[in-house]
Amino acid sequence: MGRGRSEIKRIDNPTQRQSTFYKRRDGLFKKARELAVLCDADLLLLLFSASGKLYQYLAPTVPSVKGFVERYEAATHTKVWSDIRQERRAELEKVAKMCDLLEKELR
Amino acid sequence: MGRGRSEIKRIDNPTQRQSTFYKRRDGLFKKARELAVLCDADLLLLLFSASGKLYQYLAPTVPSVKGFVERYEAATHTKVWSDIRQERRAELEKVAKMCDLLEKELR
DNA sequence: AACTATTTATAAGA
DNA sequence: TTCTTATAAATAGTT
Repeated sequence: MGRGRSEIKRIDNPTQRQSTFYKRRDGLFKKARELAVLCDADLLLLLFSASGKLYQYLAPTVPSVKGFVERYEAATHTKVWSDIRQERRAELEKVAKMCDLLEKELR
Repeated sequence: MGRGRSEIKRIDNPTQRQSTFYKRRDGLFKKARELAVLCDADLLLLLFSASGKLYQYLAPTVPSVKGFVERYEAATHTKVWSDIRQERRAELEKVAKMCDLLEKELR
């Protein structure tokens, strides 16, 4: 739309890229909301700008990111949430073991 | 767009709702891709149709849903993740206490 | 932030 | 459903 552009490739000019980001971000979120409402769909949209800022949209029917991710896990038979928990646990165990070793060494 | 419509409310007619879902789903995914590419943004879009079918889009730079959710977790400090955070805090406290004990022993 | 000239998306219709 | 087309909506370039 607008006066030009047809190729979809990274915009090099930072000012223009930022301006386009704002406009299209708003457009995308609007479209997301409209789809969810019109068609009774559940959706989650997570977006990080190039500078790392987070934007998110949850459909009105979606209670939380966590709940949605769990539904995603169930639908795909993959682990996202529980994997993260396990990884954390493993990390902590590693630290605990290091403490053990340290203790023994000191004795 | 198109010949009519301005109100955004649930479409009652199932046939029309389904047809609109297809069209707007494709449109939304296209917009998502364009934003990601043009503006160098990372995004994740998860969508469940009313009948429970899952559709997803990951920006080209996003390796996996799991990786993205981890990034989301790191970026946010909302109560959504509080259960995992609390669990972690409790475990870290345990380790800290062990270190304290160890220190006392050494004196 | 606003403004349009244009392009793009899409609601109806076929 | 898939294609077409009239029209509404999004937005690129500009101010």
